[in-house]
Amino acid sequence: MKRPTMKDVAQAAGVSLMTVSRVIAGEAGVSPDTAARVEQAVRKLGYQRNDNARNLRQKRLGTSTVGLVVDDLANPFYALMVRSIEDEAHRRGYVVLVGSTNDEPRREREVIAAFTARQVDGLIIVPTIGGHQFLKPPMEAGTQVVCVDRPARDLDVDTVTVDNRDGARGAVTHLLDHGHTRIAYLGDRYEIWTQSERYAGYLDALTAHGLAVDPDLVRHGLRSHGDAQGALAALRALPDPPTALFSSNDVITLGVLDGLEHPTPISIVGFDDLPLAKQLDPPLTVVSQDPVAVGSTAANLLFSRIDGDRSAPRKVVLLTRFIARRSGARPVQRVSD
Amino acid sequence: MKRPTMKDVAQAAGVSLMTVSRVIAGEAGVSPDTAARVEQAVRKLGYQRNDNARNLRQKRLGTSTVGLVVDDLANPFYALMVRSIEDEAHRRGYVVLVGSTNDEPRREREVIAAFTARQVDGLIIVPTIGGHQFLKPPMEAGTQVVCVDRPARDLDVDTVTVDNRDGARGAVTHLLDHGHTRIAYLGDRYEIWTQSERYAGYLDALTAHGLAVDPDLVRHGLRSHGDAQGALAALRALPDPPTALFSSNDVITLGVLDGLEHPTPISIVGFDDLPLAKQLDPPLTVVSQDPVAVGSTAANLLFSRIDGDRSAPRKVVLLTRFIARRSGARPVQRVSD
DNA sequence: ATGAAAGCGCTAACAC
DNA sequence: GTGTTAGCGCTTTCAT
Repeated sequence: MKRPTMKDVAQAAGVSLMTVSRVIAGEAGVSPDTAARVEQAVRKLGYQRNDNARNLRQKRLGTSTVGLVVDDLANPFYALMVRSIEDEAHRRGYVVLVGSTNDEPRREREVIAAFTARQVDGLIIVPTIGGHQFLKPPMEAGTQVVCVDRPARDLDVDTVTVDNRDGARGAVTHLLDHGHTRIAYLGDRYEIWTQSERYAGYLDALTAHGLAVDPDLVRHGLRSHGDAQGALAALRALPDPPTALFSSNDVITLGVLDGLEHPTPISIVGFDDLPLAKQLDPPLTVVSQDPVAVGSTAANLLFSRIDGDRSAPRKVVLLTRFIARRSGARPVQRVSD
Repeated sequence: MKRPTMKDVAQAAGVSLMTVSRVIAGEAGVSPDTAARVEQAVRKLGYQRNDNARNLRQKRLGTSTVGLVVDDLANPFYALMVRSIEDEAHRRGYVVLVGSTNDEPRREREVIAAFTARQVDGLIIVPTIGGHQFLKPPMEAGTQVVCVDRPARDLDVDTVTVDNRDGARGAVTHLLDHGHTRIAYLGDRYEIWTQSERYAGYLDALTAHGLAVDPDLVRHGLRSHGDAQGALAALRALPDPPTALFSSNDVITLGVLDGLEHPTPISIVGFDDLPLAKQLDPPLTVVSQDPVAVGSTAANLLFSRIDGDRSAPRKVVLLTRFIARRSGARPVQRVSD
């Protein structure tokens, strides 16, 4: 009923506990037939080493566990990232603890505290807006940290991001190049780093074309599908509605698309690619990021830190890819009438 | 540089280690001002309890860690499920270890072994085709196990599945009701339980309508987007091509849609809903499952086991939802001329 | 209210 | 080759 220990195995094999330890650890210096007897006892008892106990004693190696903390595990972008990080971890014999923060600093702290209490060797986090000073003690104690998707303002650690600003600028420029001048911006909370960057890119593009921003066309703080639909409806009800819009993330794009009749009466470019984007009418033009590359880059950074790299923190910025399909290239037309 | 221990805190606070332990654990019987001194030392040193060491000694409670093993963390269905399980776990103060099996029994074993070696209290797994006898020892030692998405053939444990057969039958019946008689089946490996169930549902529907299966129209083993496109092309090249098709999972549906011109020349019903399904032309008719419900059901079962429920294993079967949009209802027409 | 000793399951450092 | 002792960081038990 209880979990067998090395002591039990030792007894069953008629050897000392230390001999069992050596066999289990695969160390040399055990005669082949004692080893065989031990292995037999192991099988008979269904023994498996308690790695927590092992790690307690053997501090040279870590726990071979890393923590991964993201906004929302269900978000396709993060899901892909998680998978690529888990692949890298598995390849190296590590396991990964995951947690969602929901963008709440409080939950982020709880999750990270639970992870560090379990002695993770490293942490890959998508930092919330909150502070991260609580990470100082574990970091001084040797826990490695890398940020992904966005930087933590009060943490100078390896960080992997995407050039959001450049990507957004490209998207909006595309719209401008197609003759649009009234281009709406629909984004999530401005406080989120990726969103303020993308908004900056929107501004960049307008400015480069000598256009001023019309505050009426800018909608921040869209947290959900429904929020996006609402914002779209309000935009279309404007006396001088936009002829095009830039959607700053996938859930907003989905909301917008859901609120529109077909064929789409307004030009759209979205940040983040979507599975069926190509099959839409018109096919959706997007700025796409590569979550797998982001994840594996972050994982490689983390593991090289865990392996002892103590060089200055690296800031890796990956580029986005602009995929021109057709939704941004439609002729200018008025939304209403 | 090193992680402070209770010993360090005790020294800094001028008390015994035991007193520190009591304060940290929030036990009664410590005078308010000694507690205050301890807490101050804790803050000063940035002390955090080592829960692995704690769990080693304190066997009454578990490790407050559960393992979650799925096919592929990047799959949207599993991603949603993971998130809902993580929410339930977080609510209860548990953390979750995750791993992808890639449907490889070997990797499944590696991942699960790594989890049990870390003394997880429970495991939620999407079992691969392989055997699971290796789970016997940890289960006897008290590790709780629940299966999700499909049963493990050699494990009698709580299992949460969806009525795949019924869902598929409904989908194919819908196609039959619209006059189709040549309906193709495109599925992943038949060995995967969900796939054989869905195929059975396909057969059920045909049989109920007095139709025989045409082996030419049945394609198993489609593992990827590309496989699905290939199968579709082969089907359309048939002398007597199908007028409709049932796609047995989301990646196949995506592949099929990607291989088709617009408007779609063939009727389609897919298993699994897709984000932009409604925006397609024609809107895609699907059988949808609720991954969040699947996940939370599994989590609740697991936690009640962890909390001591030793009743007979439960088999929960959730229903699918048929979402008739328009892709299945198109008039019968021949694929090629 | 506080502390000392023992021990959880294991490995490091020495014996033999 | 194999066994003994000590101790990782903590909690249990029993003193005081």
